[in-house]
Amino acid sequence: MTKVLLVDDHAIMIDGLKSMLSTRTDLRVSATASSAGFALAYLAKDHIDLMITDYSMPDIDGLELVKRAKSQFPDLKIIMLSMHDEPAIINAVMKAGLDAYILKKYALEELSHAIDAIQAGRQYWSPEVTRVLLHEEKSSGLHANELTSREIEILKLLTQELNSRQIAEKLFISERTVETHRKNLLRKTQCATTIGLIKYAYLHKLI
Amino acid sequence: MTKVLLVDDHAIMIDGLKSMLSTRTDLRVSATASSAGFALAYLAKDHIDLMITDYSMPDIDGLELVKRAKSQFPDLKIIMLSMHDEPAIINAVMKAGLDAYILKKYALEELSHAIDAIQAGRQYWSPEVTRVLLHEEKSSGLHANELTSREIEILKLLTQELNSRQIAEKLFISERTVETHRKNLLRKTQCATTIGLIKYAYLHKLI
DNA sequence: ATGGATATCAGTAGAAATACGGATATATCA
DNA sequence: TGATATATCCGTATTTCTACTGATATCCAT
Repeated sequence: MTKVLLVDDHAIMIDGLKSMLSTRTDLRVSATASSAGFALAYLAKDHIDLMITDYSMPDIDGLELVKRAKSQFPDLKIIMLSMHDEPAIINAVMKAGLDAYILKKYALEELSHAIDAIQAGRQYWSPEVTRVLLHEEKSSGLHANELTSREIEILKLLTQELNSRQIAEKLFISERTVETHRKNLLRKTQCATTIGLIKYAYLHKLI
Repeated sequence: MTKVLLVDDHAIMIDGLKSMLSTRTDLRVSATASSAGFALAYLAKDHIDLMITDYSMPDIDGLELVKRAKSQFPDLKIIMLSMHDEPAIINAVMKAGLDAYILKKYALEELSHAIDAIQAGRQYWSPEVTRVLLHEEKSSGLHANELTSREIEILKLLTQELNSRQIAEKLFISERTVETHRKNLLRKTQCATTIGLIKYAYLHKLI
């Protein structure tokens, strides 16, 4: 029996997921959490096999949640539901060790397939997601250099009006390192100033 | 019997809403639509009393949908579910004649109350929404002063990644003047850095 | 006509960002 | 193994932005 933790700050989504999963006899929803923090707390006190989580969360975002959860519980399987079809986001969470990424608009059709795949020890990538990623690789002739997950992390903190010193403190790294990341962000996105980075973040739905 | 149209591009949300509304005997879900366009098309061919719609849509956003729907069908009641708690957005849809605005995270608790209110001929504003709006009105005492057209002009040039010197050259004014305008922009929008100004510009659709 | 907002300009100082130049360690991949 | 990418760090210099202090002139409304 697969023990499942549902994570979403919208109770109605939790409800929808619950009723959807109730048709399966091979798993049981052990708990639900309305934030990434609550999810991590629950994982620490009870064994969970599969976490199904939203990307957008009130406290920390899905990328950070996957990173923390996977580092603490390497055997935990994670399925992410998200409304973002941006390659930058999908790439970042993929690299963080996510097992399945499903666009919310296809959740109803694909979630069960994803669970089947994961229970069989495989990853699941929805057609739409792979299409997006393939398309990205094609069009990546222009901006061949994808942003790394660390760079995306820095960029997100920048959009929160933090300066380099504050970001350095937050991430426990040197201010110099933050400056290097910023320099590389400017180079990769071909932006002249931080302002351009913020626009890039909006364009790629990192905000 | 209230005839309801559900609009959301995420099938699982539609599912959740349906199962939630199934407990009520005073209404019936007549149809569902996965985009604003489909919703408007359906409204034209069948009488609907109440539309429950998401704000974020693939084609046009919730604001535009409310405007069009209300202008074509003035008697139609509309409840909006949204993840955005931005005063600018809430204010805009309110002015467009929306009957209820509910944050998705509280949809489960509040949707039924909203329906009750609307069937009783009233509007429904959730506590969270009114809190946001009140806060906005309070803080709008501070920046009761809208941005001047000159300031907006400067802000737009800022979003184009121009620095103060370049803006000064472009407008044939002193760099000092540009800096004064920037200072006033920061003060009026209560932003700490230029990054905040860019976000302000996005929020207020100056970009 | 006095106060307030607007738009213009200035000096000085310091904080922050950017531009250069590097470096090291690790991991992945051909 | 060698090349590449990533993530980390450092010094120096310059540019840009922000903070603080002013100023003048116009316009508008009470």
